[in-house]
Amino acid sequence: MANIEQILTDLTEPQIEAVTHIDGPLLVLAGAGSGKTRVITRRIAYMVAQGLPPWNIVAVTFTNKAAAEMKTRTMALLADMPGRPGERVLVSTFHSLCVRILRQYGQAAGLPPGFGILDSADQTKLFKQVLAKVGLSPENFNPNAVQGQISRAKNNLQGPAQVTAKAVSFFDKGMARAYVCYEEMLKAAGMVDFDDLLVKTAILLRDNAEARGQLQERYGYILIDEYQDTNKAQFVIAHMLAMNHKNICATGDPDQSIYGWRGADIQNILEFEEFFPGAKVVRLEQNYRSTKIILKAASALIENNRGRKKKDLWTENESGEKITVVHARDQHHEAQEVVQMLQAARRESGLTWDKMAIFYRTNALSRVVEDALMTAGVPYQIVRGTEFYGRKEVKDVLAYLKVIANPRDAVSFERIINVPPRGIGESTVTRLSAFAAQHGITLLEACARAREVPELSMKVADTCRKLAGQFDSWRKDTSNREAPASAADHDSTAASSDLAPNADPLFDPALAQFAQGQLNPDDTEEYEYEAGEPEPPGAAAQADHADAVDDQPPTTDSPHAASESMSIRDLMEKVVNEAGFRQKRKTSPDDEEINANVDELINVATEFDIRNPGGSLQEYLEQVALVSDVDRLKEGSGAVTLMTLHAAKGLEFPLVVMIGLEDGLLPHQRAFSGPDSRRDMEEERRLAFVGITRAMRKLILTCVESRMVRGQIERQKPSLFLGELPPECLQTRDLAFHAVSAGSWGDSNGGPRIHAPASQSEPASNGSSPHRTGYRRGLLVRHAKFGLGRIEEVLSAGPSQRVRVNFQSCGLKTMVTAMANLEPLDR
DNA sequence: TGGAATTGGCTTTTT
DNA sequence: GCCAATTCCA
Repeated sequence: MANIEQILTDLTEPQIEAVTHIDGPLLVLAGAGSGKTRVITRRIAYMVAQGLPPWNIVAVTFTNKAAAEMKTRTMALLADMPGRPGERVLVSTFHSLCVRILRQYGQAAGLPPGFGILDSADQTKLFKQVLAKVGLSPENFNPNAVQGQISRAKNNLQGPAQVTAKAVSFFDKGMARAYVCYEEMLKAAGMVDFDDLLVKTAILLRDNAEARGQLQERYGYILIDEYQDTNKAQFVIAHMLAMNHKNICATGDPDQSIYGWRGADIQNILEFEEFFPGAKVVRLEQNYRSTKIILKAASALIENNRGRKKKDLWTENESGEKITVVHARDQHHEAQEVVQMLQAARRESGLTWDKMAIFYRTNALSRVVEDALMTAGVPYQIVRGTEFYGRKEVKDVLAYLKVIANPRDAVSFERIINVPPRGIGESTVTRLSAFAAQHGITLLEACARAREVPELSMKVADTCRKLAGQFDSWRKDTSNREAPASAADHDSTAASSDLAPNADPLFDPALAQFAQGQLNPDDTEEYEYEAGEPEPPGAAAQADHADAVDDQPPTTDSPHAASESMSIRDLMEKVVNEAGFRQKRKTSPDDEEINANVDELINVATEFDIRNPGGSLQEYLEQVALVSDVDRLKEGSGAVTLMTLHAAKGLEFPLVVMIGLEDGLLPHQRAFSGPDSRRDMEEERRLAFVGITRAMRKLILTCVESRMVRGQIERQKPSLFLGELPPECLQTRDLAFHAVSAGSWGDSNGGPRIHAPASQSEPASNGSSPHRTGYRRGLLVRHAKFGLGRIEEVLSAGPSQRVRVNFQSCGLKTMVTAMANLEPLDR
């Protein structure tokens, strides 16, 4: 067996305890920076080395990025074991795991095969329709509030019936009707929303003994990371899976619970021992990340929360520098100061840009900082996914694909029925919808039968029929690859009543191929976590574990391996061309950008095809739906990283800047005025704690005297959290016009107060070209797919910067730099 | 019917 | 200040 000594090397006593406790419940209370990921990966490696079947182990994380990292590190630990067992451990996000389960047990969960996943923008859109349909005026019923309420109800496993029964007030009754209608519309469209992924899985596991039994065996050893952020549905899933074997390892830190607002229940971790009597509890309190001063400040801050389990973080690291607190005049001044401090750090400490990060409470705060970085020519990457996938044209193209994959998806179909414009107006859609409802058919089918629809002119009817015909033909293009998937869906019913090993659709041929793609050593990086458990054909024969259970991979070659089917890329290209996206585009800058984004989407699809040979359209859409902002973060990018405090969880940087430390921002206004302000305030404090503990060596906190908020200049007070930091840890630079009011943070601290006007010590060093980023004309770059190329032209600046690159392999291409992952090769 | 212009709402945080 | 949605105009 593998080298167990090696796996346990360099671990502390408590870490070893956590790693070697395999059977029975285990709670690891892991303080910030205490080597939690290390413990989890070593633990998985240890289990495998002990002879546990890797395919019975599932590790659940919060983000794809965390999953990918965990997978990579686990595989590295097990690299010398025969048969690459590390690849067969499933490391997945909660949501991906649920998709897996629901694809397998869709029928039992009441879902149609090929159900689609509604993204949040579509969800909002659908909600508007719901409110209109139910006759609730948006004045009285704030769509966001209703949506939030329903989401909360869902995550508490309250169905429409329960909510309706409980509704007393006018508002509650309205909400209940909206809930009922919303669910009906989702069902009609064959869609689920993000919440449903968790909720439907939880209910399936709770109510379906057969499915539960199979999945309990399938996932015999469960690890759940960030347990403090689990909500009720996730809690139920974990418990239902673990209730028999009890082999559950939860890791987390109550002090880093920051998702209460979306239903996460901190009690889940606080009461773990009550739910799992006899659970072993291991505390990891030694911090390996931060300096003593940073850790002291973080501890002092979090002490102000009541009702928390006391925890003493300590470190053997050096004391380090004091924390710099900057009080600036306004947001522009703040941004400018931040940029100068980053430049100074690079100059004086030799830190590269990618060792630095800037955190903020709300996304809106990033813009000014972005501008300042751009003007100074400092490369940066911003972690915000909507940037690309939220674009209209991107969503439009994806909507076409969604309809192809799921013809019942009315949300997507309505989105693109007249995009590009083809003369199908609102009234036409209304008539088609009515006709569809009347005959119990989909909107798409109604289009095909448009001639039967009264009041439609021949011309319009023919346009509709033509569109429906196009969808038919596109659908045929995918049928080769979709067929096996739906066949597998039917098999799942068989699997429910039969433990035949090969009936597990999780190992359907498409997935097996999917996995093979992962096994290519050249294909590393972000998609590895999807590889999970499917096995290359034939390898299962080597499985010699006595306790191997029902889900060994199939031993036969995929029957569909040779079938010709169109790649996602080709399909997308075809749709884009035939739907007329490329038609009347002039060369206005807007159109050019739209074209570039569509091109980029196709490029990204190409990468999917390479990584997932034989991957189905459904899988592609799933992957797109479940990418999160943080997933796009790249390390070693040579750029400063900008992100929200929420996105920062789990990461670390040598230099961290937190901006906007002001009452009303951090803590957020809601924590002062909301209905549950005490709880909210504590969560805000944890959020600040998370931010501070990301810093390894240097921490800078900034606030301003006045700030433009929603177009209004507001006077700001320094955050009350600043006053909770020990003064001796701080070094304050007050650059504001006016002294800070008495009693707040500025006065009591011992640090020198430097009154200085905006420092001119570092004039923008590259005055001639203000919008310079890392990419410039003539730069030699490498692209994962297209290889070497030279930048011919930089077309625009900013977050959606595009460049035209001349590739050796395929000539000119326009790409969005934020997406394309171009590697600069000069110098 | 499509495009331009004005208005109004909005901002937490995210899978 | 920005974005989306509605309204207005051709």
